[in-house]
Amino acid sequence: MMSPLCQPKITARDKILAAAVEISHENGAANLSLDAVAARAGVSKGGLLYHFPSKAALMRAMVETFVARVEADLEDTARNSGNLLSAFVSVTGEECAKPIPGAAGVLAAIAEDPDFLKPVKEFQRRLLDRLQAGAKSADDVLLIYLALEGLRSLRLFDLDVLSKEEQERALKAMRMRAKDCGYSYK
Amino acid sequence: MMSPLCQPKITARDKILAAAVEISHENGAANLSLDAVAARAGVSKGGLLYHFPSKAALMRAMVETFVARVEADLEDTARNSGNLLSAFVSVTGEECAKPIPGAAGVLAAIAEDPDFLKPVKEFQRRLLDRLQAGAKSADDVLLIYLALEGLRSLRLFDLDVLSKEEQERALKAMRMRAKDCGYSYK
DNA sequence: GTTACTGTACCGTCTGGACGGTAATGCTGA
DNA sequence: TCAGCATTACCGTCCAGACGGTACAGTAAC
Repeated sequence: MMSPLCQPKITARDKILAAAVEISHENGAANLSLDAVAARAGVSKGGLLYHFPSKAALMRAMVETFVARVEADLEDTARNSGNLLSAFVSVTGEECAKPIPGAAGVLAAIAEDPDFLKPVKEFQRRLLDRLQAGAKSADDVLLIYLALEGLRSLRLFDLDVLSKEEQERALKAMRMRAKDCGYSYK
Repeated sequence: MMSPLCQPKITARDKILAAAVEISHENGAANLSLDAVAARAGVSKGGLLYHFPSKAALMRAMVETFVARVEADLEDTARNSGNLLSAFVSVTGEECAKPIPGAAGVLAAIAEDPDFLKPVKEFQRRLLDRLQAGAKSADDVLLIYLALEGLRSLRLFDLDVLSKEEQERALKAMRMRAKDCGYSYK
């Protein structure tokens, strides 16, 4: 119930969330059942329903966890680099280099009920407003934002259309434009 | 079995496909059941299974129909404009102005089994190769391709993050760059 | 005593799909 | 020409199993 050194502390809740994401990614969002999640997480079904009283609650938690993680990453990087747009490029680039943890869960949530995407939409809009507020060229912001969204969606669907080199080249081009766009954080 | 004037001829198969897309869009991909599709299409379940012998077959058909339609639109426009990249911008722009017909079905197919995306991936790769083959700036092609992918994914998820004006501005910027990129069709 | 589970048993509903019909049309040979 | 058979395009029912969710008794740590 408590790790000796109070640091990582992987709770059952975390394991359940992770298992749900894995199953969704491997077997497709439609085949995400509570039984399967519980088994994968090494938890009884009762235990799962203790943490998430319904499937909808599990979905909601997956989306929220995902958004929170992305937001935290972005904020961290932006604080360091002083340029929100550049930070967005970096964070998305890193995320898309390897399979996105949690993204498959978002897909499952959408499949269950499109409304679960609301937190994502709000986060995106908030972000875009902040990006536009401090940028020189509105066109460049939009283009970079959309291109990153495209990159993310390719990863989300495991659509490895771009080669590593192409992806790197695209990111490099975005990084350059982002710098020129001269946005300063906060 | 035969329409008096041999023209449009909306077959039961078409109605089923359309119904499946509608249900997926309205109720979420996970709630797409054969019963619901049959009812919506005004067809019995037996009739549905006559045309699509399994749910997987229905999903596959949805994806293939979608890809074929997009590809045909693109080819048509490209032949007229003489610029494949510009045509891609136009076609995607028009598609994203209103809800994409058929896109929700693709989402349902992914949910059922991620492998159904293969035809999409192949189409995308083919397209990207052709775009790059004739373009002046590889960077611009990649950026525009990704931005369009982003636009499409926003629509796919009904994530109307961008206002109409922003979307129009983004498309305008892409159209300009596409022209400058000077690609000639074929 | 509370928290955080385990384990089992159960329930009603939904789902994919198999199956046995059937009506209309097309085709063929006498 | 027309009987008769084949094919096409469906209909409607049935079923085994999976699913989400409930209920509840027990337990081990804090």
